[in-house]
Amino acid sequence: MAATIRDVAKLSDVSVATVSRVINQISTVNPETQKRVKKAMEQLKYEPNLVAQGLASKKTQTIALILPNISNPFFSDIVRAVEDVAQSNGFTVILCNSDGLVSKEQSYIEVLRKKYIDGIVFASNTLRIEDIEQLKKDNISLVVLDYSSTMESCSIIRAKNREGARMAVSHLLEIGCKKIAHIYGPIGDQTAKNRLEGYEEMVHSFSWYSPTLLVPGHFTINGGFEATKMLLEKHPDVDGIFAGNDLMAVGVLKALHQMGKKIPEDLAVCGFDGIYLTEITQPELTTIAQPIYELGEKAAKILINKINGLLEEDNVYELDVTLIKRDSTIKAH
Amino acid sequence: MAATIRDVAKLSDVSVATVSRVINQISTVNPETQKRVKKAMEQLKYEPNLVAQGLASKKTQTIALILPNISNPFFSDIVRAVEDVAQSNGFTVILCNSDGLVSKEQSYIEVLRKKYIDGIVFASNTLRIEDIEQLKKDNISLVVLDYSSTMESCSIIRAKNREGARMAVSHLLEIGCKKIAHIYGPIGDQTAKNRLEGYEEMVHSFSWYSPTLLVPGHFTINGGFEATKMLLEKHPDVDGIFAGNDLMAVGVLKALHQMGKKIPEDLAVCGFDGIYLTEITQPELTTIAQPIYELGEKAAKILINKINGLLEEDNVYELDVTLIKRDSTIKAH
DNA sequence: ATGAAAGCGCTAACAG
DNA sequence: CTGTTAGCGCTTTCAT
Repeated sequence: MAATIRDVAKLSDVSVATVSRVINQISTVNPETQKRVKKAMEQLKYEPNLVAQGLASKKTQTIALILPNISNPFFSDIVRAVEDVAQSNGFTVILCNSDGLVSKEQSYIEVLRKKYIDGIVFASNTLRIEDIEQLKKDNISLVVLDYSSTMESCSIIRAKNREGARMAVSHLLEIGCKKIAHIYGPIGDQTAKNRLEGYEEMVHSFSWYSPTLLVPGHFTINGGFEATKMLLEKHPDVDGIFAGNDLMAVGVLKALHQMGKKIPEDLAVCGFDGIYLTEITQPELTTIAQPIYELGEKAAKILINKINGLLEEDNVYELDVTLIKRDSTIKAH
Repeated sequence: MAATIRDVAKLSDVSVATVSRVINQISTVNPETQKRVKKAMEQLKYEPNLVAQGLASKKTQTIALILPNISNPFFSDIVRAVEDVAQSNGFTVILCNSDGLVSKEQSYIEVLRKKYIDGIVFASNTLRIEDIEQLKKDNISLVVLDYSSTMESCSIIRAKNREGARMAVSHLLEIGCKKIAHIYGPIGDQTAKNRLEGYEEMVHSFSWYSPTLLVPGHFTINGGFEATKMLLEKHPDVDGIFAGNDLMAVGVLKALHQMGKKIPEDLAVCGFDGIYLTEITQPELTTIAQPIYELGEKAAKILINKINGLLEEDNVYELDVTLIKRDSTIKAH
C-alpha cells in the first residue's frame, strides 16, 4: 500500500542506502542526488516506517513516564510538561500509572524494555537500585523526578523540599503562631521525609514542641482531614498547621470548617506544592510552590539530551521553591 | 545479547515457526513440543521483541489517547481509566495533548500512523470526518469520547448532556429559583451546545426568560468568574446559575464570594461533570455528575474489542448522569 | 503438527 | 559520494 524506501530508491534511481541517508540527514549526500530523492519521496508520499526504523536502529523515539497516579494534579502538570518537551523533540510518550506499587512498576519496565523504549522519566520515590542498574544495562536512559537518595547513579530533578519546609514554618512563626503542627506524607517517601525534617529543624528547640505534633496524612485530602481531627483532639491549642502537601492542606481546611474554626484567626494553614487547587479553596491557601511545570520540563529535556548522547554525567538538579502568601495565613489588608 | 526466537528454536530443536506458534498460542502445537519450547524459553530467559513483532504483524499492542489537555481534571480521570483498561489487556497507551488544535491533532495522527498504532481514543470535539475516513483506511480503530455528531461513522461514548442540563434547571426551579442564568462552554463544542439546549428547553417559556441570561464561560474557572460578574451587572436579580461545567461553576463561586453574595440563599449554583473539585469548594457544589471513569473505561474496552476483531458495528453509547445535591443549592439544615 | 523460506521496512558496515 | 548486502527479530504462507 504505502510507499517504502525501496520504491523511493527505484524512482530516484539510487540505492536504498542513499535514501536512508537523506532520511536521516547524513551529510555525505550529493545535493543533486538529495534533491532527486526528496522529489521522489514527495511524489510517492513516502513516510518512513517508524517501527521498521526502530527494529533496525534500536531507537524508537519514544519515552515513558512512570508516575503514581495521573489523577493527582501535581502529576498531571508534570505530564503536560514532559509531553510538551517530548512532542517538540519528535518523541512520543507512553504513560504509566504505578500507584506507587513496585510490582506494577516492574511489569511496566519489562514491557517498555521489550518495546525498545529510549528512556524513562521516573516520577516516583519507589525506584530501586537494581532497576536503575538493569536499565543502564539495557541502554535505556533514565531521569528521576522528585527523588531523594544519598547515592545518585542517575540524573535527578527535584525541588528544595527541606528548605521549603523551613520557609513554611518560618512564615507561620512570623505571623505569630505559637504552636505549629505538621501533617506529613507517607513514611518511606523521601520527599515527605525531607519536608518533615525541615519542619523539625525549625521547631525542635521550642518549648512547646512535642513529637505528638506530627500526624500522618498520606498526601491525600482525606488523610489531611482525618489528621486534623486527631490533632486538634490532642492539641486543641494548635494555631498553625504546616501540611506536607497541598492535597492534605485542603483536607485540613475541610476539617477546620467543619469544626467551626476561623482561618487564619484561630488557625493558620500552609501547604506545599503550589497546585492550582490552592486557589479555589476558601480561604485560598498559602503554600510553598514548586516550579511544577519546570520540573517536568527539565526532566524531559535532560532525558532527551541523554538519549541523543549530548549529556554524559549524572547530576542532581535542585529547583527553588517560593512562598506564596494567601488568606489561609494572612488576612487580606 | 538477549535471546531471540532463533536461540529458542535451536535449543528446543524445533523451527522458529513453531516457537512463534507457542508464543502466539496457536493451537496446533503438540503438547510435548510445546513443553520443550517453553522450557527453552525459560532457560534462555527469552522475551519476544515487541518491535519485531510489530513490524512483522503490523500490530503493536499500543493505543493512543488524544485529548485537549491533561491538566483538566475531567481528562485526567479519563486517562486513568483508559490506561487501566489498556494495561490489563496488554496494551500500552501513548498520551497526546492537542489543546483542541486541529493542527496538533493532525501531526499526532500522522506519527501515530507511522508507529503502527492499533487504535485511538479520541476525547475531543474537533475530530473531522476526513480524519475518521483516513484512519479507517489505515486500519486504525477509533472510538470517540464525549462527541456529539448527527452522523456517526464510528463508535461514540458520551453522557446524556441535554438531559443532564434539564435535570440541573429542574432542580434549581424546585428549590425555588425565580430567574436562572446559564454559563455556557465554547461555541463549536457540541457538548457545550447540548447542555445549553437542555437549559433553553426548560426555561424558554418562562416570562422571565431572556437570551441575555446566557453568558459564555469557555469551560474554564476564569471564564466562569468573568461571566458571573458580567451577568450580575445586567441581571442583579438572578437567583440561580447553571454552569455548563464544574470548572466554570468554581469560577462562579469565586465571583459570588467576592461580591459578598450568600450561597445558596442569595444565589444557588449548579455545575456539570462531577469532578472532585466540587467537593473542596466552600460551599460544596451541586453538580450533574457524569460517570467519568466509566466513560473512559467503556471507550477503552470498546476500542480494544474492535482491535481484537470482537466488535464490528459502530454504536453510540449514552451513559446516564446523576444529580448530586450539595450545599450550593440546598443548605444542609 | 511442523519446517523452510520469504518477507515486514529500515539501518549500517563495508567496499568501491 | 554511493551501492551491496547482511541483518534487526518475528510472522506467515506453503509445503510436507
